[in-house]
Amino acid sequence: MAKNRSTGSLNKAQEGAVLATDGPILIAAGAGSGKTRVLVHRIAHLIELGVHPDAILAITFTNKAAEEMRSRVTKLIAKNMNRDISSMHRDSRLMPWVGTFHSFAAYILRESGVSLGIPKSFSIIDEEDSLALIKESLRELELDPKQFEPRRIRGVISRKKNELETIERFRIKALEYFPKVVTQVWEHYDEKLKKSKALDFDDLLSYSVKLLADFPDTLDKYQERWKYIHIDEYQDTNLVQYHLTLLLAKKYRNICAVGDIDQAIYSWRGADFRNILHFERDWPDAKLITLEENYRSTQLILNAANAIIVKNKFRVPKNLYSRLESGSKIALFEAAEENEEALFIAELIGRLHKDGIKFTDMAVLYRTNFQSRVIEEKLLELNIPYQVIGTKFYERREIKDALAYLKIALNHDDLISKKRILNMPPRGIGKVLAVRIIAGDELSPKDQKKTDEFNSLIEKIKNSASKTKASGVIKYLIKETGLEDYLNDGTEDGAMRLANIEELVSLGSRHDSKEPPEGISTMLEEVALMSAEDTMKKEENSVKLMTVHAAKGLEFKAVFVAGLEEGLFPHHSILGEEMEMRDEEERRLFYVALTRAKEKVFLSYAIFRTIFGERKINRPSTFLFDIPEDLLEKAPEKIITLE
DNA sequence: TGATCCAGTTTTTTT
DNA sequence: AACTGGATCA
Repeated sequence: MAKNRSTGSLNKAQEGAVLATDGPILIAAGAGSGKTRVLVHRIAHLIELGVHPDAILAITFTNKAAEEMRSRVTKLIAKNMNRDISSMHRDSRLMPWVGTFHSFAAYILRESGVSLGIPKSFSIIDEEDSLALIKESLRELELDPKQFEPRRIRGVISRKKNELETIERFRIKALEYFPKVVTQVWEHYDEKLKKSKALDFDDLLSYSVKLLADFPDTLDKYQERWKYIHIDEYQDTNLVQYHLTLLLAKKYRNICAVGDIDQAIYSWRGADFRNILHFERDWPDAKLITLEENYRSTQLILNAANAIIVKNKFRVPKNLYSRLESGSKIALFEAAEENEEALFIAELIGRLHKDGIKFTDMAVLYRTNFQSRVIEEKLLELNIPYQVIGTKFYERREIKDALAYLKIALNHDDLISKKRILNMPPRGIGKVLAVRIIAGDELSPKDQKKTDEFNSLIEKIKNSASKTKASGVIKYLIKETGLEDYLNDGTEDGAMRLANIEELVSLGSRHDSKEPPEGISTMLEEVALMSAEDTMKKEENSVKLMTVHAAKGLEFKAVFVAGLEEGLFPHHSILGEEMEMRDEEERRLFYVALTRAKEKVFLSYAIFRTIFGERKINRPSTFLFDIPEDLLEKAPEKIITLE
């Protein structure tokens, strides 16, 4: 550990990955094998070799990972070159472009999307808005939402967009009734997006591929700009992302992909880990490097993790090992029901804290978000500080409302946002009137007056946005729209929502240095593409609660994995397609959970659990039987007696 | 128009 | 058990 974490030294494999700067390279990086470190060193090394930072691109899975990479690269370069960090930050051209696929796509579409008829000021809609548009489309097509579930339709369209399918091609193949309905809805939906000058998450990716594929000059421009390309979490790329990568890299062929098939957990989102397997086919001269030494966990934890993952058929054999001493066994706790499980976890966290482990060094992981509730309750009871990585900041209603005002200010045609705030706060524009306004119908004088007032309000905000710094615009908007008065209703809930909007102001202030409309537009973009964790304000000294998916890439001294019951984890979804694949993905997910832990793992399950108000009896997860018994320490004594 | 009530649904994971 | 959307009423 000391060797790897300390200043300079890399192990042989890592060093090889850092030094192989030219040509295609695939790094198979096991969990905790220091891949971020390798990427950071590689980028720093490139810069030292004289590559201009601006010619380096790095795609990460989350904005948080991007942020970390940027700051670590900056520090390393500053150290190596004896430079002042602050002067580097000031000039963004001295930094590589680091971000997620989605933010990258948004970036190039804003810059060059006009060729595709995408205006610079396009809005980005989230999943919720997208679903609302689908519902609206169904309604307008007079299709029964009971018969054609909006979520399912949206799912198909999203999947298709990520497969680079077009409506035209899909229509030809759609012979049965359901696909025909999907085609209709899809067409309607895209039409609505176009009217609003809005793109959904999937459009960002598919349009950027279209842009690069159809416009050679544009492609060339970007190929010339980014000559060194890095893609992290390559196992979780889907077809569009794969094509985007290929297009960008094919000219200079300096592509570095990093990934681990054993940690592929996003197939339900269209990710295909075979992209990794195809790497050698796509780049026959690719250099292959495997990082197998783990610097994170004890060997005992790795033994358990390895025992889990060897059961998968779809993988390239790899054996993670650690030089960290064996450490304590994995604790397994059987609870009668979920309250007892939660109490066990909370109590144990308290005990570990007394033993000197910081709250920040502990995390509770689970398969589904709803499981956090009980655990939160018990942590609250025992006065243990915690933070749930769950609902995203921008998904909160009040935040979306405030953002909608900003979005309209920058994109007048954004009907989706307009609909949202026409009557928010309430100003006498009900459903009927709202529909008429959106449709552009003739209005009664009274209604016209209301509409004019709304429009002039938007005009005022637009005005403010064009000359006030970002935080100032938000402050102005809260007051001027009446949102503040509306939320300030004396209730606790209202106070909380108001506090959230205040938070938005401080988020905006991070962009205050930019020229007026730009601060707001960058903020909107950032906010739209932020993950749950990105938006959490860092609270030191608190236990983190999150899904295993959200925990990807993170590490903690002590990790609790709750709800290890057959059906919950592994999750049994009704979607029976490709059972075996789903099964293996659940297994990988558990593997990811285990490998988050540095020192100690606590596994637990509840015999009875209430889901949807229904009490169900469960068997322990099959995963538990796959861990060799000598690594387990069963049922610690009950810590507290239940009431 | 907007508040209130009831029935039906929800939970897999997320950029 | 909690949240949504639709129906009903003031």
